[in-house]
Amino acid sequence: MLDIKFIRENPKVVEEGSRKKGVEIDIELLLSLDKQKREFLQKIEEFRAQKNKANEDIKKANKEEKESIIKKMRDIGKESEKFEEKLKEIEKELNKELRKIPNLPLEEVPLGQSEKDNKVLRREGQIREFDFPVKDYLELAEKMDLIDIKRAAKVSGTRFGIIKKEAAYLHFALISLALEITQKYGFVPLLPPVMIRPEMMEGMGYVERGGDEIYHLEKDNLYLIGTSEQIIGPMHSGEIFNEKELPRRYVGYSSCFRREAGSHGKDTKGILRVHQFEKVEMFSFTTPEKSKEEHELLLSIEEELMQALEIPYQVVDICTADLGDPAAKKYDIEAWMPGQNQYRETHSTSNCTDFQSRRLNIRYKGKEGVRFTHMLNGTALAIGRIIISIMENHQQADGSIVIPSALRKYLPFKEIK
RNA sequence: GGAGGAGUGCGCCGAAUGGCAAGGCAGCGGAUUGCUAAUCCGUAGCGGGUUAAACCGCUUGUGGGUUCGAGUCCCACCUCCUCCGCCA
Repeated sequence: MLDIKFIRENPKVVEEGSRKKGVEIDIELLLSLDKQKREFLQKIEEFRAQKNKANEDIKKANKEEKESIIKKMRDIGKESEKFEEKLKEIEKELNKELRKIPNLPLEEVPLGQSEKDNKVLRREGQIREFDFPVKDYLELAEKMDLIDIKRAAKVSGTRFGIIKKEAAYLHFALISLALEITQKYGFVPLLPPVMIRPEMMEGMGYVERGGDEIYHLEKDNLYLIGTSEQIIGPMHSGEIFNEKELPRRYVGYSSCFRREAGSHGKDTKGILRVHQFEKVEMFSFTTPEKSKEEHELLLSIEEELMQALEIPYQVVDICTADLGDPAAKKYDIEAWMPGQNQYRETHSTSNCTDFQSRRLNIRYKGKEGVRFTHMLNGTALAIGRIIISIMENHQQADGSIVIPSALRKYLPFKEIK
């Protein structure tokens, strides 16, 4: 959600920013609702002031005076009730319009129409030259019985996988590595719940667009989270930090659930795109002055992890059209997948500025008074996709896989064969 | 799942026969003294309004209702606690 005062003073900026994201908004309607709201509010506050005065008088008054005041107030009450009903309607509509407006992209975000306009910033890591025919992760997994997709389909349906044997060990080793690296920067580890109330999910701004992506447990009116940031953000809703406690950094590990409703026929094979995957996620609460710096830190930690795993990757600056509602700026990291001969997304980090904190009412107290925090998130490791990257990048001619040295201390083996 | 109790200004404690939400702690800002700190003063948030102020309004877990008037009475929901049941 944007600040109504900001919208009032900069309607053109808001309109332009929304257009860059490909979101059409009716700013005229919004501003007229806002004006109406304030007019009604002033009338109602006059009535309320009268009521408060009468209240004082009534205490001092004698019996006769009391009766006359009460009679008068009864009429005023009826009159103000009409205004209050109207105000409620206006506020409801205003809120609806306000929530349609996405977060505005930062100035430096590349302008674009679709994901094709995302900008590759740099490529890191040496892409190996293989002197043998490369296999994709599914071939490798099948030979060593590391991923069972058929039986996963039998018990749960399409887009699920059962991770087995060394791959399962690898899973836990990756979590350990992510915790080891993030703790250097003071990230507090968390195991969040995977179910969440609708109003908290809405606070993060994921429901307006893309609500179809979310699993809903109707009987209990709870959603399944698509990422642990959906818990970590609302965790502090309604709270006020002290500026000294910022940045507040968390790293959460959880299963993530996605319906993949819009991606029928896309990546249907294997475990690249599944309904349930496990992810280690970083999250920061910080001040407006420090959020850009924090965003670069999150990106640098993601790169540190990729370098530790010896996986070649590229950093992508996401264009305006591909940002999503809450983000003002976003970087993706795409890992090189030799089996597919292309880069595939493994990480994403967003600076959501005060868009979510305004909805969730998360603030901090500092020299400037009480202000909304900035909120940022970034993938540490999406385990499934990282396992794929490791398998494909570190495969050998005989079909075995060499474990990157950073992971070996967490594993009882140095290679998978 | 059943029975009972509770929720009061970012936090902690806590008062208020249906009639202006006391007070204390912590934190923060300031003053003063000077040495492992003490003392004193100020300080809730949000909205409207204003160049700025003044000023006005709202907020007792949430949403409704009764009433001229609700922290207080009624209804629903949320959360926490106690007991019973079930349970990894």
